[in-house]
Amino acid sequence: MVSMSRANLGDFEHLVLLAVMRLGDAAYGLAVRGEIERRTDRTVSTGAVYSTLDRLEHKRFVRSSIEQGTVARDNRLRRRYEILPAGRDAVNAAQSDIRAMSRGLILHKGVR
Amino acid sequence: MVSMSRANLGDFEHLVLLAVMRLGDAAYGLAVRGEIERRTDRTVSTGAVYSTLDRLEHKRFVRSSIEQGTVARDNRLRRRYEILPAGRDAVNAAQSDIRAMSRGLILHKGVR
DNA sequence: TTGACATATTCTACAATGTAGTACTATTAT
DNA sequence: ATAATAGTACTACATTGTAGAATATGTCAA
Repeated sequence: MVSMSRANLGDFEHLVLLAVMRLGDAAYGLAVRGEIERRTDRTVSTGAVYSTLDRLEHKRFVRSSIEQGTVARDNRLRRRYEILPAGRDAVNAAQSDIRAMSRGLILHKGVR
Repeated sequence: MVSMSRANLGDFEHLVLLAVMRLGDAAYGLAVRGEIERRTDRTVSTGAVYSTLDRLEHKRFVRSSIEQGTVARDNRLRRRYEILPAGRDAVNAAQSDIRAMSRGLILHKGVR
């Protein structure tokens, strides 16, 4: 295995990448925000999402393009994001580090 | 369930807390560093560990005390860290957010 | 048609975290 | 003595996290 440079992922970046992956086609800014807010315990500002997406794009973890809104739903134009291989790798690396550190540990002590 | 303020954890803070938990008695700065380096793919500087531990202590996620080295092993004095309930909660919250976002997703696409 | 509302993005600014590196102290080995 | 090792503290800067305001466009009702 050829090891490479270890571009780490911040915790919020991690969640944003996961949201982009799960949303597929529908991965644009506000949808990412909604996905994170619905699934997690967090409150997310729009600014947080957009600047994070922007940074992830600079790192080539995602790419984006302007989508001319499908007339079917509405006609607004949005910027749609798509995960790139390096983004997937980063997610896997982040999760594998956490797993490696958690393996065998008892979390939840005393939490009912 | 009484929800509370959501103190988030940075990605490195997360790993440091896990290291403190697994090390138990032996959780002092350099040991934390070693534990993370051995188990993950990362390179960790001493500065990174100490300032993170310090910040975690300010947030009351861990507490520390100076241990007068057990003569048995050696006689150096070290600062030993111990996880606090809020620290445990933060780890659980971080992992549960990641799980919630990952649930049902296929990671590893095409990685052999 | 306008104006209220909703959806969407961009930009600015600042706070919180991540990280390297150096300095310092004590102990152990040569 | 002096070098090596183990340990901590501190300084400084880079990267990420986050809020909020500004802007634009589309829809709907009056």
